[in-house]
Amino acid sequence: MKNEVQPPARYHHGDLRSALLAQAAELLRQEGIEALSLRRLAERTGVSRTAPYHHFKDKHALLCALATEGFRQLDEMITEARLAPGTDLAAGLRRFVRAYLRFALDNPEQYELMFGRAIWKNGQPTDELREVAYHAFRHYAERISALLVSASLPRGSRPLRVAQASWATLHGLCKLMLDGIYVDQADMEEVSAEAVQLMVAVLGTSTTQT
Amino acid sequence: MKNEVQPPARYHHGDLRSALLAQAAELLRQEGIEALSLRRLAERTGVSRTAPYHHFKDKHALLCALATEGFRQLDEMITEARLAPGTDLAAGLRRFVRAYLRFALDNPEQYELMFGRAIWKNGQPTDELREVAYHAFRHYAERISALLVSASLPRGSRPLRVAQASWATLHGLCKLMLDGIYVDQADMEEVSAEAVQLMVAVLGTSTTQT
DNA sequence: AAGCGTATCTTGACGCTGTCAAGACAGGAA
DNA sequence: TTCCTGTCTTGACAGCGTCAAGATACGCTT
Repeated sequence: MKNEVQPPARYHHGDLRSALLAQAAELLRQEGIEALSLRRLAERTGVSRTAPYHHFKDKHALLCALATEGFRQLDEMITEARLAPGTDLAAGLRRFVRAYLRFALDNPEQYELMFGRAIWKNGQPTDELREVAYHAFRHYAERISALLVSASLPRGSRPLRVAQASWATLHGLCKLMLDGIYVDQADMEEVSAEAVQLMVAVLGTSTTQT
Repeated sequence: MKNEVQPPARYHHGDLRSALLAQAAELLRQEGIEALSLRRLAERTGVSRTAPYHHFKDKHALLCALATEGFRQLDEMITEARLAPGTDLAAGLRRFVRAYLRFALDNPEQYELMFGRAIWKNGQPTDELREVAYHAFRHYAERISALLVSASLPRGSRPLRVAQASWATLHGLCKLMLDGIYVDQADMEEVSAEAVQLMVAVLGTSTTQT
């Protein structure tokens, strides 16, 4: 009989992989990505230093698995931030922007992990991560594009590119905050509000339809 | 008599601080920020492991000094990217954007260092760095603001905030490229072109003056 | 020119990291 | 039962940043 509730001190942990991921998420949230070492992680989970290597090829692989969870959450957030039908377009954009910033600022270290070079630059990301991340990107772009084509863009503008640009703006704002470059959060919110306002203004350039 | 030309193997290096910074810049460019360790740096400079500690309090302090150089270059670039008088506003924006992207993409690792959390988040940045960096930020914002007020923004828009938003967009694009998330450079240039185009469109919303 | 203070540089050591190799243990299949 | 295989452990190695103590030589004072 398996005792899933409390793993006291048995040789085979039972579900070490999940336990590691959970513990890693907590360590990440509490002390940041720099403090997330395999040895500390193993110690906290009550297991030897090299035990994680039987469930993850690398430290990099573990981080990828952790980030994968994050992208699933992000994708879910994008789904939830849909418009109530008949809502104003400007309000919809504002709502979307707020949700994105919230996602990043509520879990700064997770965002840093998901979009940091630790995962993407050094050593190729896992296939699983690549897939879920790109899915979230496409999902975001589609949502924004949908908002845009319901209004009318200036001639020659491609909704996809505009959506990508908006994503870059949001990502840039988040990074500036999270990396500690731009420290005043109130300022940042004004900046993002201004960006949304510009966007709305440009959408009114041509004929606007309800 | 001092022999500044070749430092063969004397006990006192002469100008170790500069030599370290130069070597560090090269190591950074060649192998990236992850490969930039004090020990390798010291070895390359032909000096013992702890010698750098007599010129920099920390590894962090050395990185700050290196980044300071980078921000001076950035500031210089902003100065050079000024408009020829009488130039079109849209052309001016495009020119500015191109220069910024070029700056980042030509020296990716330097940009990563300058705007990375390694410097800003972990341990406070040097006073010198803080000053030169904020100067560059203000310089950038002023240049863009100047472009904007020469045209006319929609009612209620504040040029400074718009300038900051444009910076966030550029920074976001650079980060997405440099961190390896968005890999297609041609795509990114289209996105940035689209962003500029939107900006120009919104500037035409109210009355445009030459 | 001599002496000395001090800035500079060196070796040794400590604890931390990621990772490999080899062995110990347990659970499932034959 | 026997044995294979997946899981976990201890031992070890190289590399990292950094501190402490000692060696060296430059440059100012006399």
